[in-house]
Amino acid sequence: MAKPPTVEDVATAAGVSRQTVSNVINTPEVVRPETRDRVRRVIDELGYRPHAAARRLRTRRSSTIGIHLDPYAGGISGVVLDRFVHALTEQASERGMRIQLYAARTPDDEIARMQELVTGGEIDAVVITGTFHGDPRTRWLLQRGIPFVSFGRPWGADDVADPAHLWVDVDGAAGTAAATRHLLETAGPRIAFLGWPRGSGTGDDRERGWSEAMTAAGASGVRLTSEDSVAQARAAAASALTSDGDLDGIVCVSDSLAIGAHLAAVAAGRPDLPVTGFDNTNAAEALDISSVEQLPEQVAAGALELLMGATGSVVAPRRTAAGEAHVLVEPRLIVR
Amino acid sequence: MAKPPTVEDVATAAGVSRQTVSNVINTPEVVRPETRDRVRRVIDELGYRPHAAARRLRTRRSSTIGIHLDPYAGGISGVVLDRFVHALTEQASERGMRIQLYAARTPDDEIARMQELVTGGEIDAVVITGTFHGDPRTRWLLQRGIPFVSFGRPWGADDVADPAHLWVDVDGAAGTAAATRHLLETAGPRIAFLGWPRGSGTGDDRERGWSEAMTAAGASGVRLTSEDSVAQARAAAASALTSDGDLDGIVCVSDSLAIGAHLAAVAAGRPDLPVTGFDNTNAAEALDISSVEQLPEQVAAGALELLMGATGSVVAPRRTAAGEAHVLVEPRLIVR
DNA sequence: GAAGGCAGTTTGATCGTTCAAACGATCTAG
DNA sequence: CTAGATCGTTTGAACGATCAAACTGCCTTC
Repeated sequence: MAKPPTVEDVATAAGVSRQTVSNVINTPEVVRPETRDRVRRVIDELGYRPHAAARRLRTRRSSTIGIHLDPYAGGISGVVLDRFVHALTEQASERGMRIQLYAARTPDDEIARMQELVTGGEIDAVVITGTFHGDPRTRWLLQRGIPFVSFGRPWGADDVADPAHLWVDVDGAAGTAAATRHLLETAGPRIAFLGWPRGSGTGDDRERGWSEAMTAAGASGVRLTSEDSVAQARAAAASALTSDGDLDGIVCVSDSLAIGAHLAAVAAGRPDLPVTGFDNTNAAEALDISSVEQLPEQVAAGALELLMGATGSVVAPRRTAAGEAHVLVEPRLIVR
Repeated sequence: MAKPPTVEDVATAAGVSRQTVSNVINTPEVVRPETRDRVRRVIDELGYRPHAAARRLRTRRSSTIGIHLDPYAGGISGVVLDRFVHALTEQASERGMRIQLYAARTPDDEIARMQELVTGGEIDAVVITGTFHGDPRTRWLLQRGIPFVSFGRPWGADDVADPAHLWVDVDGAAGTAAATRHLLETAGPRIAFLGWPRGSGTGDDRERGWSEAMTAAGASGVRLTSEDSVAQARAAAASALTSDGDLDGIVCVSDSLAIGAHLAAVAAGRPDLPVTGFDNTNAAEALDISSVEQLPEQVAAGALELLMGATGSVVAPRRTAAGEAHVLVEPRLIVR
């Protein structure tokens, strides 16, 4: 393996100076077209690629975004996060950015990691996921002035009009509202909601979509509760089905609960009772259960837009002005 | 934000030279304990962290491993890959390594990306996934002498005794063999296998586990085929169940197929027909289907061991000697 | 025709770290 | 008592890029 060529090698081969080569790469418009082409040709011939570390050292930019990978708190579920990370990688790459992962088990642990990465100059910005009310991470990041976006709204007093920081999220209420309207139209007016115990921002938001859609349609239905487990959801749905013979459908806060509800319906002799889930996991797909698809690709696009502007290739976070600091992605109901 | 301290700042504050500070960090054993402690104290006080880019520039090592994130070929399924990446991140971090993602849509595209990352000095090694026979990526990497491991065996003539490159994989045959033995013991001798069409290395390997376990037990059973889709698997299993009334169980090559088989069994009035899957996805968990768990954490550990040695903290790939160039992880049957 | 502006290019300095070699002090052997 | 080895430390150079300022022609302008 021959030693890779440097900017100097390119310069001498093209009969120009270092800086001109650098300009061809970074600010081509200032170089005379003739010179530019010649240098470009030499770059191709030699197979020159700028050395990332040298560039980072000089510019004090790493062109790298860090993202954490350990869903320690309820937060975003596996598949969605996975697709989000993937989309982020792809779109970041188109803007000349890299994605670096880091692992941590607790919020404090995560703060320590971010600290290392930022002061070590390894990352320019962070994407955090699974935020919760009073999250120490956001406080820490704000205090240090480190650019970041969260996947998940801040759940503060008014995160739209007076946002604490940049955030991207999926409009859970819109998702369950769409599911509710769909069931109202195709099945009947008695649509139940199977949700998590109250208090999780995400779950409450999704419940709101159901209740608003019901009210708008002049319908009303029962609210059932279960932890995020198939077995428990099945039990909850089963007892509702026996006590209340004429349910027309169940909107569920997650795919796990939807599967539980579906199994209960099958067992109760109503295999065609329409049920909807949330996240569109492959489990829902396998069982032919309708589900709300989060569109993580759009979430990723939103995150980058907030961090880097519509088309920028450097981190330059949008200022957190009212109504301007977030991207709320409208999910899509996959009907099965 | 005050400018972060450099090695120079630490040196003057501790009354020593740059190099001594560097030694305290990188080769503490050569520094006199007294001096070492003093320097360490100053490091803590100032909150000094080495600047990654400067270090990389000088040492010509990035301490970063690249991994691709786009399963364009059958390869590893979502969840497993996800857990693998996560485990890799965690374990790499313990060895002072970072994980950087890159996206690509085709093998050629992936080669171009790796090229950029390697010659730009961004990564020291690569982990590739979803390898197939005659994979252009492995050829390219070998030719360039770039350190890499594949998650997935090379599927060459003899990848154990005469390996083309380092690889880690899950012992698929061992997994299905365990599942088969379990069903033989608990259900009966007539155990069918529901697999993919022949020709995929992974699928054939898993089939071998079933057939060897059957032979060893003196039993025999039918082999069914389906693409990796729930609906198709359901149809295949359904026709087998009607034509052959006394099946005792079905070992499936994947969770998708297992779900299809399970649904067929339920429809055929045999809801308790034991079925096993592969990958232990949350779909299988939700439906209470036994499945073979891949243990991606151990795969990750194996990958790092091959690349960096048992405890090393720099990339120094093991030479590909007979029987020494791979780690084959024994999966575990999760009984439900 | 001298002064000034402008476009395109070059030069020297710099980012923060580690390498390689040199250094001084103390100890050991002959 | 001196040569050589050993230990812990310091010094200068280098890694490869970009920044900021200086420079060179050439064209305007008064």
